[in-house]
Amino acid sequence: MNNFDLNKYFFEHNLKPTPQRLTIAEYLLNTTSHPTAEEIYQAVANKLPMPISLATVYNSLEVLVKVGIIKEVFTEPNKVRYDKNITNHHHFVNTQTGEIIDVEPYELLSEQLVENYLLKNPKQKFKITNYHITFYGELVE
Amino acid sequence: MNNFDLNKYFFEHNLKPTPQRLTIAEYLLNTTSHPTAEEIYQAVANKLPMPISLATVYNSLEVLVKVGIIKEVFTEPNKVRYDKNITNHHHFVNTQTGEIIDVEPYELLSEQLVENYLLKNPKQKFKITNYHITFYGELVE
DNA sequence: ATATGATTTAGAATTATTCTAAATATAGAA
DNA sequence: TTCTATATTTAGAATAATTCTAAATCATAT
Repeated sequence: MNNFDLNKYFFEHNLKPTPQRLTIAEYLLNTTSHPTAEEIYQAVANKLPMPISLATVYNSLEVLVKVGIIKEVFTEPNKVRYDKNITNHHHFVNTQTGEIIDVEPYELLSEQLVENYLLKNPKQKFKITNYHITFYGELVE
Repeated sequence: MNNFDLNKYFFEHNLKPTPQRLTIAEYLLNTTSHPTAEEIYQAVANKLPMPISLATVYNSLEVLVKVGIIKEVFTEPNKVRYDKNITNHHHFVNTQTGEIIDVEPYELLSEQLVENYLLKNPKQKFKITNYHITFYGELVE
């Protein structure tokens, strides 16, 4: 999503395109990392002409999540990370560095996966609307 | 795991079987829920003859995780839950109630799953040592 | 009995986040 | 434009979960 799309997206979702929100969204859309609110705060503070408060970062992230432009990721205790990748996907956590990498979904397997888990646990009668896989491991060359 | 096994497990892992640790471990082993440290604190405070401090609950949970008798679960922001089920398994989160239910692994699919994700994302050359699926949805009758 | 080291404790400190109420900015009407 | 109503931002206080600290207690081996 480029800047034009961003403005359009804000408009379509009734979000006022304030410089704070735009800068935060832009920053997230241009990184492959999964930064915390604090990291985002540090990054956008340098880009904006005016000072920004941490509360605004939290407020902005909240509305951006609400309109579906970003997602929250929970892979470690007591820390929320934000992800520009709103497509259905999974995460790989490098246990040596803590780095989080997006993992593309494998659609063929997905239906099978949910089907089988439904069959395997029949007592509980789930209706599964979504699922997320966290892989743990190391990168090798 | 019963009380006898618990004492044996503590002994084998060089853990002093203090009443606090034993009561916490016993409480966890006898619940199917996934309580937080605070919930565990409330529960064991009633069972112990002496007062217990929240710090002890955290300390005990830390060593119990370390020796592998329990696991931490991260399914919601800024809250760690504890799980007696140390077998490889997954979780279903009831999005209406927040309840977390253990989901048995489906071994046949597991290897296939990891295999396929390795193949699907070849650039990154993962060595996956572990993975965890969080399912979201509702219970139906 | 006594020393040593491990464990527990209360409370302070820390970290991430949310809340509050005042100040400011924005968009639409006049 | 200017005015007005509403939304947004802000600093700092409040809260929640967790970790830290240093003293007190406990268990075990001498």
